[in-house]
Amino acid sequence: MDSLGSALPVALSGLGRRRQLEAGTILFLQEDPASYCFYVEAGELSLRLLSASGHEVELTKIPAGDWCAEALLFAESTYPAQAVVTKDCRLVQIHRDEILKNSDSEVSAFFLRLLAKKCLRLNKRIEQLTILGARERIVQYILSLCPAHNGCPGKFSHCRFPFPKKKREIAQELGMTPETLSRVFRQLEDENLLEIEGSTLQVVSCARLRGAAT
Amino acid sequence: MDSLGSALPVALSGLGRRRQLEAGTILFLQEDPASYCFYVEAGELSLRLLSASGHEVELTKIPAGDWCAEALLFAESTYPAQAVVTKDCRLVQIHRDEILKNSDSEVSAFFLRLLAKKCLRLNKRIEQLTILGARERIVQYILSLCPAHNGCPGKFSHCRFPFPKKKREIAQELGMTPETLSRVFRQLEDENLLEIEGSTLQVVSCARLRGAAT
DNA sequence: GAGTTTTCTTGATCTTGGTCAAGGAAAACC
DNA sequence: GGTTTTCCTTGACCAAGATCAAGAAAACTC
Repeated sequence: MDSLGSALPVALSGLGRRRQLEAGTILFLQEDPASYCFYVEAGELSLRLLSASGHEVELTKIPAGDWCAEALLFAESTYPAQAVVTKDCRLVQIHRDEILKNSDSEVSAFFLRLLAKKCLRLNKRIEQLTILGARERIVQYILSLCPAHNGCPGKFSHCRFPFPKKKREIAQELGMTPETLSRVFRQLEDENLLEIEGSTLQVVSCARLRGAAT
Repeated sequence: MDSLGSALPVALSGLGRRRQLEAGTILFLQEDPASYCFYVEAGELSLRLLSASGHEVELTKIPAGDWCAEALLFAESTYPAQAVVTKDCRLVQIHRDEILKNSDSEVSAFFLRLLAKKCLRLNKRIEQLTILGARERIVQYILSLCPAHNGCPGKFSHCRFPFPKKKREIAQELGMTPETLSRVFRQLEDENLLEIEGSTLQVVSCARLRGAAT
């Protein structure tokens, strides 16, 4: 993935309070007043939406190097989702006012870039959810994983690499159930596009796989 | 709907070129280089995604008073979707560089707020697409339409108003087919929550309707 | 106002993906 | 090594919506 965060602006470097949180902790709840914004130095957060019917959907993961709730600095709102620590975290917790008070043109430019990228990412996600089916999402995901980055250009026609995480987690990230993921993998294997052996994946041909989006 | 745009910052007021476009015109295509950003003075745009399989999905409408492609000012990218004029438009077309050159702290603050709000809106949309079913989306939509704004507070228990657009368009806005919309309307009528007569809608009880989200 | 066109409704059917339940495989733990 | 737990796979079934096709109802035209 593209790294979202450019270097921290100097004006912000001293601010906030460091916190260490272990996996499973809930950082904030949906609808809590949004007083803080967070920078994830290490670990990982997950933003999750709770539906009325008790369901829980992952809006997005926040990996190390990324920000959380930064949009709320500039728009009055409560947290629109709940944040759960999915991997032990070291993060910097900064109060809204502290950032706004210390905001210079460098800080503005920094957040403008950050927010703009977030918008594009969100757009991408909407795109995935609306026009792509499960199969297409999975294919895109595999291609994005391929070591010869972004889809094996040139002479690489065989790519072999291990899954970066548990299949269950991949399924969640792609917004589907593990069962569906499993079935599509099987389907892609049957079509001779992939070979899966335990946690190792072999793409037979990236070009053919790319063409196999429904 | 909440108006997205606060007043234009003075530094921007003189910039750009006014254009008049009629409904049906394509403002830019998906993947075009994103050199311009637009302010919609009057009319309406629709941002649409084209899928590989030829489908076209509405990402969002851009009503009068809103901006289009403003996130791309601060992130290098091509247009991620195509923009189609859905109602005759008067818009201001401003070149990227022109804005960036004239950017002062007021302009930054303006766009920070704009982008932050856009992020929240996109989040909302993802929420709708993932955890809300067709029925729930429709109910939300009707409630948002109710004249005694945002859901008939206080003593209003009966609301009667005309549909603001064709049902076909409403369906598209809500990301479903007209058939599905029609069926859900029928269902809500059968449950005595709505009465629909031609293009006039009567909410029997906003409170009950609110509670009727699956 | 009769005819034409567009929009809306409705039914029948299909596709997609989720849910539930049961096995199997692999890893972790004594 | 054997047991337990976790993870993955598979099958049978279900539900939500989309699609297709055909009427019904409005809206425009002349």
